[in-house]
Parts: sequence; structure tokens; C-alpha cells
Amino acid sequence: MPDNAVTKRRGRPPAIGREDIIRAALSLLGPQRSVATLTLREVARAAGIAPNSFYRHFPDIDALAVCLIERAGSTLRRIIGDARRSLERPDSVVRMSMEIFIEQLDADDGFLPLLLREGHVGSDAFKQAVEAQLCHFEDELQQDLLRLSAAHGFVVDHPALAARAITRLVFVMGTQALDQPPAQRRQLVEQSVVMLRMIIDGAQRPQTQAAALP
Amino acid sequence: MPDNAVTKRRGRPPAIGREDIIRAALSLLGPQRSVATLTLREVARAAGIAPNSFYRHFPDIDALAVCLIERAGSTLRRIIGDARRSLERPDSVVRMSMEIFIEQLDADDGFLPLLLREGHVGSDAFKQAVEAQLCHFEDELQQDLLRLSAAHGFVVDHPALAARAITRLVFVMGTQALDQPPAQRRQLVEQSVVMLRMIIDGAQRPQTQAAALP
DNA sequence: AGATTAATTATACATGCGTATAAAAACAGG
DNA sequence: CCTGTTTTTATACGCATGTATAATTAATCT
Repeated sequence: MPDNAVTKRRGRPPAIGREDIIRAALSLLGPQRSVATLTLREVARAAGIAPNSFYRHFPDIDALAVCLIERAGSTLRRIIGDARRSLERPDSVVRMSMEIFIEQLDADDGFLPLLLREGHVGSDAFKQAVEAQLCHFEDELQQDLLRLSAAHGFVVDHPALAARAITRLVFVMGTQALDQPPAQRRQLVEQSVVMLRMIIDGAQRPQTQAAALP
Repeated sequence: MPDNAVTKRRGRPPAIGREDIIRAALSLLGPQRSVATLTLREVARAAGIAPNSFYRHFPDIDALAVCLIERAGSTLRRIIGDARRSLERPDSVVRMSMEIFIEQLDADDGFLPLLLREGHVGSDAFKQAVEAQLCHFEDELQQDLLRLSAAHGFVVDHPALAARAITRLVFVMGTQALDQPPAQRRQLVEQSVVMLRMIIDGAQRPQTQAAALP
């Protein structure tokens, strides 16, 4: 059997777990803070431990950041995936997904802002971590595209590229929404929906036909 | 007349100008460095001046960063605009623009990486500066779209949104290309061209028709 | 030459950082 | 109670940062 949680441990018991540190880190990451700017001492302070104790839980700050990013990705994919699967009116899936996405901008856990902001700065370690999460989104979206197109009898031309274009565009627009008040966010949702429809429409038309336009 | 460059000045002449500081800053910003991580002392060191002398040229580091970003935007717009206007085969404008864009990733001046990386981190001041530059790109692209569509006799449905989608997507893909070797960059250009064609094609189809797809 | 003026520099201070090292604290087994 | 064992903590070192203050330097003007 796997090691029991109630296993008798030998030395002094940990005063705190990885979860507590993660919570502390998240509490520092307001909507404006980037995870790349977190310092070890700062996180330790927020978690109520001595700076050095941090090392008992993570090898360094980057490891914590990567952990946060992975958690952000899987959380968000679950939320959006659930919502998308439960849609009764499949023709509003684009708008609905976009709205849920934007809603998550100020969800309590604060995971999405994390994922949005860290795309292209900081250490290689967590640039890769973010990229990996985006790729997971792409994969799932591609499957959705194929599923929906099969169900409605049309052909998506480059499903992988369409999924990538959509994912990247959604994340860019989301990043922009981060700094905006609700009113402008709603507007941004509308704009995004139109943009996404452009991509989906364009993906249906065979590529060769596109040569009509420069 | 405007104040002459040879005007007699009173005190000790400046040992260096803003341009030298900008050059020094650029020399520090390799392909991997973000302008948000530049420190005053570091820039001063690179420029060969004492830390405090920096203040004679910029009020703070943010002002320097904003200056860099603006310069990056206008430089890049000029380059791409020139190239686009000089194209004799208008039907390759998408691919050509994309290739020029990627070429600029490792141009000597290093302006484009600057613009790509600073999109969504750092002070509000230079987030706004980057956003402003992106909007300039959008404006020019929108005009191009309208001009081309008029010349070829088709209708672009939401030119502003199409231009925005294209701009954002290009910049996202460019950011990704930053960390990649030439071979993968070429691949990325191909992917981008397909994606952009999707958007352009999708923008030609009237929006209402899009309801066919969920 | 001497006064004036502006740009630069040297020095210094307080702050925050990562982390090395060793001591203290809290548990289990004997 | 004593001995290991493990985590936590205290203290400290070296380093880099932003900037305040005062001195220094190099030019012009009278």
C-alpha cells in the first residue's frame, strides 16, 4: 500500500505544508503582481515561516512558480471543460466559453491571472510550464472542434492550427482584460467572439481558396 | 529658428546623451532579457557613467523603458510598412509581412524582442506604452486591409477586429519564435500564415453566416 | 583671472535579497 | 530520561539596489 498519511513520523513535524506555501504565494499575487517578482523571503513571510524553511518544501522559487502555473492550467481546463460539456445550446459555445474565461479573471483562487501574465517573462523553467499548459488547452480545443464539426457535418481545415490560433488569441485578449473594468471587459468579450468566429469560419474554407485574397 | 545644435551652453557639457543611454540599455537586452529587469545602476554601468548621472537624462527607469518601447514600435512599423508598400506581388503580402516580422527578431538593433516581451508585465507605464504601439500597428493594418479589399473587390466585415486579431496573433507567435532556433521559426511562419489566412477569410464571410457553426 | 553655472562624480546609507551555518525545538524509539 | 531524527529558527555574511548629499569638473560670461 502507499505510505499512509497517519504514518508515524520521526523528527519534528512540519509546521506547514506545500499547500500553505502555495496559498501564501497566491495571496501575494494580486491582479497586478507577476509570479516572477515573488521573492523567497516575501513568500516565507506571508506563510509565517523563516526564510530558510522554504527550502524544505521547494528547491527554489522557480519550482514554486512552476507548481502554481501547472495548478492554474489544470484548474482552468477543468472549469472550462465542465462548462462546455454541460452546454445545452451548442451554438453558443464560443460566446459561453469566452464569458466563462473572462469570469475566471477574478475568481477567488486567482489562477487565471497567473497563467495569463507569465507567458513570456521570467525563467525558462516557467516559460516552458506556461507553454505546456497552453498546449493542453490546444489539444482539448482541437478535439472539441473535430467533435463539433463531425456532429454538424462540416470540415475543419487545419484543426490543430485553428485550435492554436483560438487559444493564443483568447489568452492575449484575456491578458488585456486583466487591467480593464467590467464594462470594457464585456466589450472585449464581444470583440473576441467575433474574432473567434472569423477563425472558425476561415478554417472551414479550404486553404487554396484563400489565395483569392492577398 | 529652432535652437541651434551648436548653441553655446553654460556649464559643463553633458558627457553623454540620451542616445548613449538607450544604446547601453539595448546592449544589455539580449534576446532573453526583459526591460523590466533593467536596473538603474546596471544601465549606468553599461553607459560608463555614475549611477546618479542617469537622473540627468531620465526621471527614472520606467521613463527609459517607455522611450525604448516607443522607439521599437515606430522602427518596426517603418520597416514593415516600407516592405509592404514595395511589394510588387500583392498576393504574397501576408507571407512576406510575416517573414519580415520574424527576420526582425534578431535584427541588430534588437527592438522587436523588446516590444514582444514587455506586453504584460512591469509597470503600468510601459504596459500602456506597449499597448499604444500595438494599436498603431492595428490602425495601419486596418487601412491596408481596406485598401486591398477595395482593390480586389471584396468586403471585409469587421476590419478593425480583423486587424486586431491579426496583430495580436502575430505578436504572440513572434514571442514564441523568440526562444526558438531558425528551423522551428520557419515552421512557425508557415503556421502563422495559415492562421492569418483563416482570419482574413473569416472576415470576408458575413458574420450572420457564421451561426452555421456553433 | 575669477565668478557662475551645469553636469558629473564619490561617498554613504538604509533596505532587501539569497543562502550558509549552527543552534533550538518537537517528535519517536529505546 | 536519554538518544536519534527531522524540521524550524536565529544569526550572519556578502551583495546589489535606489537615492541623498556634497564635492569636483568643465565649460561660459564678465
